[in-house]
Amino acid sequence: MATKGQRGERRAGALSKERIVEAAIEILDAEGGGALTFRALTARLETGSGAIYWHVANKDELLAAATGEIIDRAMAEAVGGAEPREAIRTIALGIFDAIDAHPWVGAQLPREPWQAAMMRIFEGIGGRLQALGVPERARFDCASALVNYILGVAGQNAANARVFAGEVDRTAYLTAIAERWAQHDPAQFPFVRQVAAQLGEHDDREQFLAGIDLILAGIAAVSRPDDK
Amino acid sequence: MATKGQRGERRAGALSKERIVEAAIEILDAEGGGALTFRALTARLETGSGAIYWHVANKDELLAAATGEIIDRAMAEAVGGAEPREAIRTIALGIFDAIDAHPWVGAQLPREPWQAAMMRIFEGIGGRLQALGVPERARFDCASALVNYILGVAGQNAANARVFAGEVDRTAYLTAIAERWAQHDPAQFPFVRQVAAQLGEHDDREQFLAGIDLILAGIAAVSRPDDK
DNA sequence: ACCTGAACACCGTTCAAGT
DNA sequence: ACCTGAACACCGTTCAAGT
Repeated sequence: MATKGQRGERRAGALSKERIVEAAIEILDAEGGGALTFRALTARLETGSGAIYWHVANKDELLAAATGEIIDRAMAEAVGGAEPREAIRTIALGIFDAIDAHPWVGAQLPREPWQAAMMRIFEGIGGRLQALGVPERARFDCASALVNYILGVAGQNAANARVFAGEVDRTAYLTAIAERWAQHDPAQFPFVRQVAAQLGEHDDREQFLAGIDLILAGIAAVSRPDDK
Repeated sequence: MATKGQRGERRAGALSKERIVEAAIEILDAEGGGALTFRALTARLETGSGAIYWHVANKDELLAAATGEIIDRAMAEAVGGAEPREAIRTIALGIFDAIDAHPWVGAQLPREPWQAAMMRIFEGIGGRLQALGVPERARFDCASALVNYILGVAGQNAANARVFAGEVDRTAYLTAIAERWAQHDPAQFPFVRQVAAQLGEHDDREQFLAGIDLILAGIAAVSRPDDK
């Protein structure tokens, strides 16, 4: 939440890691992943680069902190003591939406194997698998499958945002994708061409959730004790 | 000098996109993702930077071409007219092994949504789903789930290679991971701590395949007509 | 057509110096 | 302790000039 004590005074406030991370998130959100430089940061915070390095070790740590902040918020909203299967879907959707709102997170998340952000997701999902009744031996594999799937979608979404940075319109975006797909040789890419026709009625979020459900169905099939 | 007509002469041969890509792959393999610079390339190829720009538009295109080359090789080895389920596993494993051998590909692949490399994987998997008997409506979602999972693992493996660049030993590598996991607060991360104990008997490749099988099981459950 | 390599604009990071 | 900002080493890319 907000800083304790005096609030509101932003300009005169002392520099802190939180203020730096907050400024970094603002820059990343407004201008995209490539726009975060120490020069842009010093301009926005009205300091020198050395001041930032006093609070933050380097750019990687700054990026990790910014990513952690976004994921933390998303996970906090997805707490709900709901039924475990639904809880997993909620967590996954929360992360999807967070990355949709902050595409640069999608590029950063896969780069943080054991950073706090990744572990929070892993923990959140793994805990629900336990509640779901997945046998202990299979839990690691199942959590890993779900997390890796989420990370893959995250990376793709970030790449899409990078490529189609201009298009704000959703249909224009889908049209652009369909055009790219149509560019491929039909003889060599029959499936791609065939699927391109379905792009009109396609919804990224729904497809993401369909993938989660697919994996959950697989988990259910595998962890059913009467199975084989 | 007098090697004009000779085909196989490599050193004296003229510059070409293929030779540049080949040199880029050698640098990336030998020194990692961060080591590919135009200066390193010019040194290895004994030219000026302008010569490289004559054959290649920019660094992104070079990286995409290098990634495409590795994926093409992996896909070519995974052709086999086997049973579709087995073919999908073979393709997935082929990509896993390619990324294991060239970790920088794992970082690059998620950045190429509609580049040739990505589409080849998507096509290869989608085609087998058709052969598997997955109904047309579900095929897009199923292919997307498998591909996104593969991309997620790719990104994680690349990140691991970056973080543990020093450790060659497999047990040292696993020990290092277990240490990272143990650093987290046990009260806040019970699942992570619990799973850390399983890390000793853990095999990345097997876990990757377990995830593929999980998704395939989900696909089977969803596309069974008598279901529901 | 193809290649050379100096030059440009920009970057992350450091550090002596200030308060 | 915290901040300043010039300086350093390095980067991708361009381009006038060569062959």
